[in-house]
Amino acid sequence: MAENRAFYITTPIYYVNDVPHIGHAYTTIAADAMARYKRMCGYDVMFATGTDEHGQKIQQAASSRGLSPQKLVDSVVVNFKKLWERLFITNTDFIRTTEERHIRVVQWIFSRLLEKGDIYLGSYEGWYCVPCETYFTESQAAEGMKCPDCGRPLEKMTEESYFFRMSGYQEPLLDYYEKNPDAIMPKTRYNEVLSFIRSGLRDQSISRTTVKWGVPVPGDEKHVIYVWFDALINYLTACGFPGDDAKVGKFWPTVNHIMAKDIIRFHCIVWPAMLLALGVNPPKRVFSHGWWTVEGDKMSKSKGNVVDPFEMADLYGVDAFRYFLLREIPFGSDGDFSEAALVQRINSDLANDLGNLLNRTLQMVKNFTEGRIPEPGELQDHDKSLRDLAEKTLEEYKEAMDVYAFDEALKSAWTLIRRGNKYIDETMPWKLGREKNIERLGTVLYTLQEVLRLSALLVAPVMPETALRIWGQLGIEGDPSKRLFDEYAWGDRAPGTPTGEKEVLFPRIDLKEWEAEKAQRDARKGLQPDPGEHEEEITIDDFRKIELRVAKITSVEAVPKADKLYKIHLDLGYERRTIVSGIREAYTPEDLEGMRIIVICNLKPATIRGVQSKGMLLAAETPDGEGLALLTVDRDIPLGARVR
RNA sequence: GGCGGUGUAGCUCAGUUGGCGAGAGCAUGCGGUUCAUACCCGCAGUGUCAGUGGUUCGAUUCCACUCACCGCCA
Repeated sequence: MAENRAFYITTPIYYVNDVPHIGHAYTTIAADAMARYKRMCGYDVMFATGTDEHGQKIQQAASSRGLSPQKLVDSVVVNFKKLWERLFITNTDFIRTTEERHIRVVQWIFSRLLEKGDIYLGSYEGWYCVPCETYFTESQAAEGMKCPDCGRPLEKMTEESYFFRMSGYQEPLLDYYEKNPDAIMPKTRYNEVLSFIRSGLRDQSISRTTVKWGVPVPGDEKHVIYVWFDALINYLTACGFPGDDAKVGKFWPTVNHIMAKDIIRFHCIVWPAMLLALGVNPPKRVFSHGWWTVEGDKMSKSKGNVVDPFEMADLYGVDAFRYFLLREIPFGSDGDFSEAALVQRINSDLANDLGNLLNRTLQMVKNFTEGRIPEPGELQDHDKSLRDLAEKTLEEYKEAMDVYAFDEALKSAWTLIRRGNKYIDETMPWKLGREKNIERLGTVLYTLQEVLRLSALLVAPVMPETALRIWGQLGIEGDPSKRLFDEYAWGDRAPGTPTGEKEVLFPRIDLKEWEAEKAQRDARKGLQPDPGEHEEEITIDDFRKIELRVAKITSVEAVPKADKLYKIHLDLGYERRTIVSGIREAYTPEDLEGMRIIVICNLKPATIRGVQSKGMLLAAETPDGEGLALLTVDRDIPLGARVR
């Protein structure tokens, strides 16, 4: 049986009610790296991405800006297209759900399933928030059946709706997944999906009468097809379904859907059930990757910590950004995006290891062999072991890439690159050059050149521009991204060819300068610079040792001969005591008297200016010491109440 | 509550079907080298392999329980 050398990969179509952020970039970069890898393995690759442009949120966003929905989506979609261009994304299609070709397919499928009885008209009953125009489930609702968004009471509503008979596909789906345990990756997501299916599937409401912006139900135009039903179908639309049987036959059986873990249910249950209903085979593979936090925090618009991929590309370069995302964490796990970690990777992996290997090799070719690829002599053990490692690396790399283990693939490439650096130290070509040991020198430099030639290929799916630059500097014609891994054979490089122009691949980033530059950038964004002074982590038990209580200031007097100090008398309810505190510049005695503050009661007493201070009050202070504010309690509570 | 997962060096993590003195990268310390982007190479480390009990000649790896954290349950 001839192997199907086709490969179809998709990203979700992104909802345009959002500017593109690192999450979109991650999914698309991963899909792109895979698409490029498969091309280099000889596959005919179809790679589709696009935008999801229907639905209520778009309708609302448009009306709030006084635009038609179409105008709005036309303007927003540009952001995505530009980003993909910027990030070297090689998608072969970009599909928009508002396109005629898509609407036609959605309606065709709807009619088809309606005829077949897999779609029926029923009524949807649920808890509805009228102002938000949204249904919520009982578990989503806030306490007292209130809207989780706006807090207003939900109403039980009944609405006519078309339903997809998903309940009928519970067994077929289970059967499919049991026979294809690799259809959902990683494994943990597979487990979740199966347990969900086993718990029972309900029919899905797939139309709305309250929404206008969407694909009309054919023959019943007061209904609009629910945005998810519409959106999922894009994968078939892009594949030429129905009608283009050749394309569907070639590509559909190979489809790989890539997405973040929050939408697996649609991709692993609703979508495959729709396909089964249509008589089309479910996706060959759904791979759900994790989420990125940013500097340890969940990314959110309100926190203002959303990472802008354009900015990262401008600051650090597209290839470095792509490399970081795919190298830093296993595809499928969550990870943390921090610029410091990115800089670390750039300096150690890209500049020191890869860039420097290329640089020192080319410099020696220039110094010792007149800038031409030398003739290799007989291989010695060192050379052979490096050649063997190169061949092994290619195999390991492919095994990892085949299962989306981008991080593993890159790790194995770097094992080779590091070994290359070590090889230089072992063979000491500069010494060979001085000794005029031309044959040995030729072998060594040729071997290094071969390692770099292969490294460029390995790196090409993830860092296409870098791969091209490496080849250019080595003096090799063409683009590694357009080559096949199978074509690579050790020793194929013709001796005598001149190397290209030498330039630093990845400049090292000076950490001091970078920190200063980052602080400035953060300041411009309205974020304050990190104040520093961070203490080492403590346990809750450490904290419990600190006895904090509420106290009332009964009277205040200045400490003689001390400009900053007050002697403060406190009432803790169960005890009265005196403390000395340096807050005189910020508060008058009148401000303080009667105030309820927070005091550390079990601090070892100290004598300050002859006054014994039993405890310490708590105040917030700016780094420069200019601003000061006392901690207090926001409502009445008995004196002596413990703070924890 | 039900199901699933994770807990290994300062940090991020690898550890096939149980077995030679438990690993990698980064960070740290010391030494070497100079072709190179103050780079590279070598050496040194530290780990109660979450805890308890069990199976076994022997468990980080299998089983049970406990603790902590995480995910899914329209």
